Amino acid sequence: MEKIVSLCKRRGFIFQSSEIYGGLKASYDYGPLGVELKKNIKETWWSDMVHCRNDIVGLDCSIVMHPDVWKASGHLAGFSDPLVDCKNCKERFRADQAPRTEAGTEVEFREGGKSSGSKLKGVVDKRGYVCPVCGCPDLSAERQFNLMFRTSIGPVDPLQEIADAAGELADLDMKGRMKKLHEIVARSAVYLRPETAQGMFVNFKNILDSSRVKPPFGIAQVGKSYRNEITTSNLTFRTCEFEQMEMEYFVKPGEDEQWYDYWRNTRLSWYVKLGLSQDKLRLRDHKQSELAHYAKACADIEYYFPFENQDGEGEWGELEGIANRTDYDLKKHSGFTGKDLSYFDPETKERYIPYVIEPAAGADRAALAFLCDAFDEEIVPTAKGGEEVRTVLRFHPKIAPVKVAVFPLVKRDGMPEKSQAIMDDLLSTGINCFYDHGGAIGRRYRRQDEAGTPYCLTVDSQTIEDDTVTIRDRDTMQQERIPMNGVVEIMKKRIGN
RNA sequence: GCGAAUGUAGCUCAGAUGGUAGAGCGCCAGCUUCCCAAGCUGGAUGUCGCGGGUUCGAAUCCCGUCAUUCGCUCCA
Repeated sequence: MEKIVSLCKRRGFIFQSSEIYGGLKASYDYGPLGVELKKNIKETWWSDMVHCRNDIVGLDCSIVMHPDVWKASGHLAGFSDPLVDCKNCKERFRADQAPRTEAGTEVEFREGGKSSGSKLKGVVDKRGYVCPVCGCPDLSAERQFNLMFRTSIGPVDPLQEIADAAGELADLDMKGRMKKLHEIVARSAVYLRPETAQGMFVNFKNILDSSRVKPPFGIAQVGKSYRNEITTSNLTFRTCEFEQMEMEYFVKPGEDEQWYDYWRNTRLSWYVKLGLSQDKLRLRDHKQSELAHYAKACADIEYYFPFENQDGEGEWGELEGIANRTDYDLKKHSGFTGKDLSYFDPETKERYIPYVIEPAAGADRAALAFLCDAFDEEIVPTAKGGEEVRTVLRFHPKIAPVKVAVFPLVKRDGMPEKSQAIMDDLLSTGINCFYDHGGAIGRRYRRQDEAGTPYCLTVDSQTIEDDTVTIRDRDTMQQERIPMNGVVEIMKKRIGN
């Protein structure tokens, strides 16, 4: 994994955000190659989900939505669980999941939370629970960790309103003061969406009325979402700002289970089609206890990332979740707004609230998985008969950032001019290409290998005579000669455009 | 946010006991080179994460802070 991180930075895939200012926790920027990779993934997803089928339409909705959307969806309550720190063993846990013990009971625990150490005694306070790890009742205050990013809309800074109310606040006790502060903040509070899905539910009726769709049909959206994650880790795997590729598929109740199966399989095979190793992919069904409150069933598509854990092994990480969200969301929004979000089938004269099957993928995670999977080091013979390591990113041509590189074998005899002519042809088609005349030819090939460029075209002395060039394959390093004027067609064919 | 470790050139890292910073690779220019990180010559690059303190003097010692990695937790 360190090698991948290093390569990402060296070649311009991923940089740390605001790096010259010392970086910002778990924020990353995509460099010139990274943005191409991620964009290719998103475009392929969009193409496969929206353009290549006639039952799914697209949507691009605002990141900041009406705050009540999040009340209805349950995020405003469910995303803020009171957490408590144990003063004995330093464990942090959720107050609602701690073992209950009656207030006033005297309990025993070990110093530092270890099995050895002197026995200590303590009395459970009025909260009525103890540390789930060491059983200690000496705990910090319950603190809210809001997992949504809150900001305010409107020109008046809520801090100003708080300042104006300072006198009133000073007279209140802590509980009353927090309540009053919440009231003030709530007047202008809005949230950065923690998922794109709610945009599809909120626009369900708009799309139904404007797009001549009928169940089963889907709404797809690609966009940024934000969550204050407690812990972040492993490069772009878990970040506070991330990009989702989500699709909500609305079906008739009773048909939901078959569509759930359909999307599980369809989405898994999508990753395989784009080149992820099948043996590093798995579909993991959630246990009943794992399911979110709104889900009837859920399965994760997981990839075996090379994150090194204690045993030096990799780790399964979620790329995408496929959930049967039932009619939970539409019902909730219907309840909060009083709007009818049911569908009337004119053929069967039936009215129902559709069930929703949701394949929700992380674009950043997909990009990371493709990057990890493409990474390869192989021993190759050198020109001098020795051996060395060749680093190569074996991207599927469809997601490779640069599709083709063009080189003059040497920088004279008209070769640079010929190369430039080929470049002009490629540039005019929009195929992402790259020109390089610096240094030895071998070095240029290897540079492209590290960037994952699937093909290199080289102009040599024979080109000057008969207008053919060599095309070199990234994975096999084999070359063949092709006519110069057929370059664009051959490239289009090979990269699948 | 808690515990532990780390932070020196683009990358990987060296810099015992404090005396104003080094290597390899990469990068740039030129020459050479008809095909896989080749060769030769020359070149550029470091607020030693940031801020403060101790000291005649700090990359080195102390404090704080930011970030990264590994555990706890959560999830796409």
